[in-house]
Amino acid sequence: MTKADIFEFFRRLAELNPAPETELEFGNTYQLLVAVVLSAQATDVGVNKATRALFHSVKTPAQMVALGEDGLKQHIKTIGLFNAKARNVIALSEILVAQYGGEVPADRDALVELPGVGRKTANVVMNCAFGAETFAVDTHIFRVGNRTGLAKGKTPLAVEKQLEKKVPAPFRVGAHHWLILHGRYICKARTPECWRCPVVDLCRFKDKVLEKRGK
DNA sequence: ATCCCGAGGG
DNA sequence: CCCTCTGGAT
Repeated sequence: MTKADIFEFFRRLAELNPAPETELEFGNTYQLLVAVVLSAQATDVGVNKATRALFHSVKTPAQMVALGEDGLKQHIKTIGLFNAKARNVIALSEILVAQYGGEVPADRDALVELPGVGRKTANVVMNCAFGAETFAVDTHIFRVGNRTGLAKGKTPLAVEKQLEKKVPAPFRVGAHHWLILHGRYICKARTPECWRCPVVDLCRFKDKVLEKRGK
């Protein structure tokens, strides 16, 4: 995509959704962090279903530690990978209590040190909680970036670096959400709905995708 | 490279 | 059935 196409790409997505937010439900930054950890390889809908009751009683890392690993498992049993996630959430909560006064650090390097938190999760928290210009390259953004030609790369990190270079300044904070929503609802993995895509004319894989659907 | 692991959709 | 869903740790 040309520089002008990229600007137009985000201009349109921004116009359709002026104030994009994560679809994960949370009441504070700590709950956001937990929700994002739970969302790995899971849908937001599924995570929200589990956290609704959990976050009613657990609002701080100290309360999570008090709940305990087995107690947490009862809440998140319906989410994939729940054993590893329960262990990580308890462990990271213990660290927040012991080392950060129960607060979530506004620092990516510190976040990545927490168990269960990788670069992608840290980037989501930095963006959603602290308004940082970070790009959390998940399955959606990786696919949309490569498919459209906006940000091509063989690894999520490579795509992230491309986005940092190519996303125009006015869209850097919102780009993460716009790309996620676009990937989730229109540029879907299996059946991209190009016929109702607002940026189809800017996409280099349009013909390929439409042809594939015809088969 | 492989394992963790459940719900919903096509 | 098989694929996908805002991955991370080993």
